[in-house]
Amino acid sequence: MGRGRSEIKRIENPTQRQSTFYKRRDGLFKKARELSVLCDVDLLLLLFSTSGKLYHYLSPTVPSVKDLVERYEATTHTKVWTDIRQERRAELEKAEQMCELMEKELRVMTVDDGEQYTVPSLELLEHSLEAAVRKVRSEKDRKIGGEINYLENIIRGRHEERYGLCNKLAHSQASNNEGGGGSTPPSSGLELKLGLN
Amino acid sequence: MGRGRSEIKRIENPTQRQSTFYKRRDGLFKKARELSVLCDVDLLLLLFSTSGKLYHYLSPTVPSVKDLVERYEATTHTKVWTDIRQERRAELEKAEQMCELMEKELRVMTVDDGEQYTVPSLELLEHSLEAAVRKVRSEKDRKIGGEINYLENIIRGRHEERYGLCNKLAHSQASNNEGGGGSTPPSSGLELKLGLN
DNA sequence: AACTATTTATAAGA
DNA sequence: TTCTTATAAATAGTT
Repeated sequence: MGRGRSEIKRIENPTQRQSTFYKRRDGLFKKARELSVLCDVDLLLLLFSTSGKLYHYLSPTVPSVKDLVERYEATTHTKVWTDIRQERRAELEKAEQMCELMEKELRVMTVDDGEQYTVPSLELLEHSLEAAVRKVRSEKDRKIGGEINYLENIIRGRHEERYGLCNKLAHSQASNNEGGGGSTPPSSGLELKLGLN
Repeated sequence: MGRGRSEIKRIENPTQRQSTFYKRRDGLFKKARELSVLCDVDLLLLLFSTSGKLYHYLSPTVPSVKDLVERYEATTHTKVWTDIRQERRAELEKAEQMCELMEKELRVMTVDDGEQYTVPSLELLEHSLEAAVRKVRSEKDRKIGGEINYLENIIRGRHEERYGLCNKLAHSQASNNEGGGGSTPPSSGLELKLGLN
């Protein structure tokens, strides 16, 4: 349209280019608006002039730019957000790994309802925990200072108790493995005797 | 243009709308291309027809849709990514909180020979550890004895125990944060490391 | 910005 | 869809 020109190539004259830009920009936006209204389509028009100025149009049916771009992504699989998502995912996965690890450790400490522990591994655990108890105890003893002897006696007593119980357990284990009808339901007895918590 | 019509409003006749869509869509894209070339501007045109079909144009000067949309965000501060970021952050924070909690719980379980614990706190710890020992033992017992009924009771109980433990932790944490006296419960101050196993 | 000669786009019809 | 054509719109060059 207009008097002449038909070739589409960059206009070198800045004045002329600017003038053309205004006119065509307005025309383009008008067309975009009209199309979106007439034909009920969702469209986004984003435009930066050479001077860095932004112009944009989003058809009224679309709630946000993000919305449309996400739809675009879903359609083309062009993974517009991939980078950010991967970043985040990496962070998350790291955190989750840590959580898992700790959770496992915790599970070991508290013993889960799962079936996954073998008797030997439980025995190992038991020893670990006992070691922990001992450390805590000795720290406590140290603090208490004056009453050391008294405490130590108690501690010793407990150790004996425990060993006694362990032996008992070992025995019942043995007899159970031999297919015996266990006359000693083990753990409930343990709880009574330890009377902890 | 064309023979008639000037009013811009949704075309109700589907056939006519479709026809108009084709024509105007082509026209719009042509104009977009021309503008971007003639005036050297960066532009993005994204369009979804009612049938969900995607059409888009990105001026050759722009490397990617993401690029332009990010520029758009930077210019308008319209926070295109905000939602996704917040989503991710929420997930992360949740995970991190869990980690922290578990870490604290673990710390309680593992305590070592630091100087900074009061006797009462050590006693609490001792009890926790003993409880753990007990659990391990009873688990062992269960394996050994194959006493299903007993197990099921424990399982039920343990779920509660676990929740209780979390609450306990939360409380001790809270009270510690309030600037506790010497007799306050242990957990948060316990930075001792105890090598179990 | 406005004007206007021309070119383009496109509504209707085939 | 696609083409044709009469006509409306857009706009290049100019002021």
